[in-house]
Amino acid sequence: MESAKQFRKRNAILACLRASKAHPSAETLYQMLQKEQPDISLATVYRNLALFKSQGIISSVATVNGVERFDGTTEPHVHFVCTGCGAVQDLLQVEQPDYSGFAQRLGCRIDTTQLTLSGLCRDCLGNTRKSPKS
Amino acid sequence: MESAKQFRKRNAILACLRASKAHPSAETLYQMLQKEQPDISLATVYRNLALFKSQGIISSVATVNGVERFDGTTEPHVHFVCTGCGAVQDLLQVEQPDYSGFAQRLGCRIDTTQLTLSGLCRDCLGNTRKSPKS
DNA sequence: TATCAAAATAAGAATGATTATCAAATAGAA
DNA sequence: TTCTATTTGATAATCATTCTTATTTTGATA
Repeated sequence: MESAKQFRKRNAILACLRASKAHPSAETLYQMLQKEQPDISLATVYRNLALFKSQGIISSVATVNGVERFDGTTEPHVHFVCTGCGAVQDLLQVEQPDYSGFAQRLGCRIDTTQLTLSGLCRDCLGNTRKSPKS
Repeated sequence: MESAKQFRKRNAILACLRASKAHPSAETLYQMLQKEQPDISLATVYRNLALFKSQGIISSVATVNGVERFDGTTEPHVHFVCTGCGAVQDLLQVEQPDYSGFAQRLGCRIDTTQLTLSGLCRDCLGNTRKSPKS
């Protein structure tokens, strides 16, 4: 009626995911949202992430230590998963090949292509070294 | 003492995984093993799969509907995941690019490269059609 | 073969991520 | 406002995976 119309939780969740480059899990997203949506429920986060995914407006890009990680876009690009700290980052420098043309040859319909590299990120590599950078 | 020496469960698990091309889950592997190892425990399957993975002699190639799927080798190759039936198949026809050389440029250590296509397999495509093949 | 320590296992409890349930709150149209 | 459909919060339920512990098996050695 008078005050600024409150955004739906749904909008806040999508905005928060899109604002992040960390490919958060549902739980992490829930924690990030607490600041602006203190009364949000974890179930709502899960529920809406599932909805967005079914609508094709977000994607899940990896499962790290049994936890699903999300990306606010569906633009195809390569990801790097650090097996040390669990971080997931975009590798925009690496071109993702397009295999959609193979569908007919393979007898199937290809909807998505996901290329994921994994290993140790720069930080985790550094922490492994005997002598840290002097 | 006298009878043929019984194989360890561990060996049976690895052999069963290697004999399969279906990229089974731990649970599916457990069910497949029941014939020859009726008294095997599901925990043993999980335990040994984790061991094999840490030894680098098997790999987990996908998570389908929240369930981890395994491959008896670590030879890099492309996989196709059907979002209809959950089947995971090798795509040996599709060459998997090698990005290990990017490590230095990216400042990280790349251990594995995983390329996964997903969509609908031939069977699930067929079942979608209004009129099945006459 | 008997004995012993280390490794492997079965059974089931515990954990933790995700999903389902349902009553209450909210949005949007009339 | 009033009505109805949608969305949500709280929490219970589910399900994959891991942990625990007592027991069994292995392999070495005497």
